[in-house]
Amino acid sequence: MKFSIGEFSRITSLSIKSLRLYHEKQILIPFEVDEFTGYRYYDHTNYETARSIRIMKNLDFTLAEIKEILEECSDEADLIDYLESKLKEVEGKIDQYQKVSRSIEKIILTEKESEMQKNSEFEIEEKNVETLLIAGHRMKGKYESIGEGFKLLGKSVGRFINGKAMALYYDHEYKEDNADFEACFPVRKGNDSDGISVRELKGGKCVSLIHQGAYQNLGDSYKKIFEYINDKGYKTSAISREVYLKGPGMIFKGNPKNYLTEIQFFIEE
Amino acid sequence: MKFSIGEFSRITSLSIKSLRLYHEKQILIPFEVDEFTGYRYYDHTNYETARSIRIMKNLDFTLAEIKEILEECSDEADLIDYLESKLKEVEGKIDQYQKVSRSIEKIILTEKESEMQKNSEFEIEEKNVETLLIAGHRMKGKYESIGEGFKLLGKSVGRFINGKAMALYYDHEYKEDNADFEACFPVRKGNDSDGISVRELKGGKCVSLIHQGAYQNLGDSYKKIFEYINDKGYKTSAISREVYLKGPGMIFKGNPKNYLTEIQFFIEE
DNA sequence: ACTTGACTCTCCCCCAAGGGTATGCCTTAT
DNA sequence: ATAAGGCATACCCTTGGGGGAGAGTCAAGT
Repeated sequence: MKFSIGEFSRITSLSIKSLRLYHEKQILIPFEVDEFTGYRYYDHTNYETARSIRIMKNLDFTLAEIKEILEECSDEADLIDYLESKLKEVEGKIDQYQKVSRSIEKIILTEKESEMQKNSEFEIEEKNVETLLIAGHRMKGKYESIGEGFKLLGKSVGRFINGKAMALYYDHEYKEDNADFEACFPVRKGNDSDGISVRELKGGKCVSLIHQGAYQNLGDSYKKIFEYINDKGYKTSAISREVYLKGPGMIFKGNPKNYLTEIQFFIEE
Repeated sequence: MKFSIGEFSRITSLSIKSLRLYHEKQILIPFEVDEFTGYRYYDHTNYETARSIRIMKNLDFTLAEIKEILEECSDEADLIDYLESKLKEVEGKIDQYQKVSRSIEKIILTEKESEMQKNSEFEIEEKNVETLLIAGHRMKGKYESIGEGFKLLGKSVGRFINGKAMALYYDHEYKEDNADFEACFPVRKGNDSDGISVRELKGGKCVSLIHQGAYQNLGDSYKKIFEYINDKGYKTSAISREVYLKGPGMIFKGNPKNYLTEIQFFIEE
């Protein structure tokens, strides 16, 4: 009983192209090759081998591995080492893809949260902010260098981040070069470490305004909020906050016109 | 501030080869290319793009996808659809690899169980067999066609299999062509269905012999066990069993010399 | 015996994302 | 001036085949 390549292809569900490739790679050698025409003919022992190949391909073995296995192993007992190392390999891939999956989920979640905020109207409001557990890195220097603070925090407590990045401003007036501020992330847990303080940040009643647009125009929103506070005759705490609801994204910087930054001044009663 | 390709490669952690490829594919176009020497020079906007590319590569996007995204999206909000479909893709891969992983684990487990049996000496012994829940397919015809019975059972209750394949023989003498037998698998659970009976199979005391070798030599072992039974003057139940401890494997047929088949005759007291 | 249509052969190009190497030009430091 | 090292293009290689060209073969019908 011998089969032409087309018949054998139908029987084994391996494509003709694959069969020719396996022949070329000496993985599955037809029982007979016509000397003159080059036609390949397969028999039942080829069928057994083809079956093994198909199963091993489903187990994610490469052709090189399959070839080696077919040459070295006649029994499944001989195969165990190969199976075990392949298992580790496959588990490694699963791990890796799970990491990717989690990263993507995180980005989607972050973005969807920002979308929500977009629909609110940007008016000054008075609201209550809850007490938060934060990890902070206090810095002196230029405001713009706050990015390094966030990078440091990300490395140290990245896995526990539980909210939007914030800045705390300790100066009462605007300082160009020697500002005193702290980069913060809300966290689920964490410990103090090199330059990083983990602690509770008291909440309370505050005056809040969401600023839409580039950071360099924050001044306009500050002006508005100061006027409001003076109008109402409020006294505010020394420490103000900026919450970066939407800034440059993980992947794109995005359009600064869409950046959203919430300014919070806490009312002392 | 412009960088040569080597400097830019160090800054972005993208290989020079990759940078040239991205240029060729119009994904990352150097800010300036020397007209005469062909030297590529990169600037800070190239840096931003390179950063985005690096991140998206880590998220398992292909270069073609990255190109499209860079052309279509300026903001992460535009990106969500891409992220979601990529997430599905990645989850699909995880699923697939988990199936592979489970298959490999199963094969390893099966094989290791067989290994255990190998060390026992193959002598006739009397032992107790527990009552088993089995799924069986009763057949008439040639013994060799039992494979089809196992195939049928595998399709129907494969997920619940809980032990080695068995055959029950209902004939009291050897029949060549019109044997009456049943292919069985121990199962955890299952329901009767087309041609398949799920039921308890009573255990009890039996005379057991493990036969090592090809199936066509089973006769020798049967002879041995019959002599033993006669010697002892036992009466045995009409139904005998064969338990296929180790037969052709999942991947290889293996060497029939290593096949292990347990013959069981139940003693009526 | 001849034709026809279905098979099969080999050979070459293609995919993704670069790696490796060869050969030749460019820049820069000594 | 010269040598070292950086950069350029061009070609081949990887995995596991898919697609197709052009030519030869097989089996069945006429």
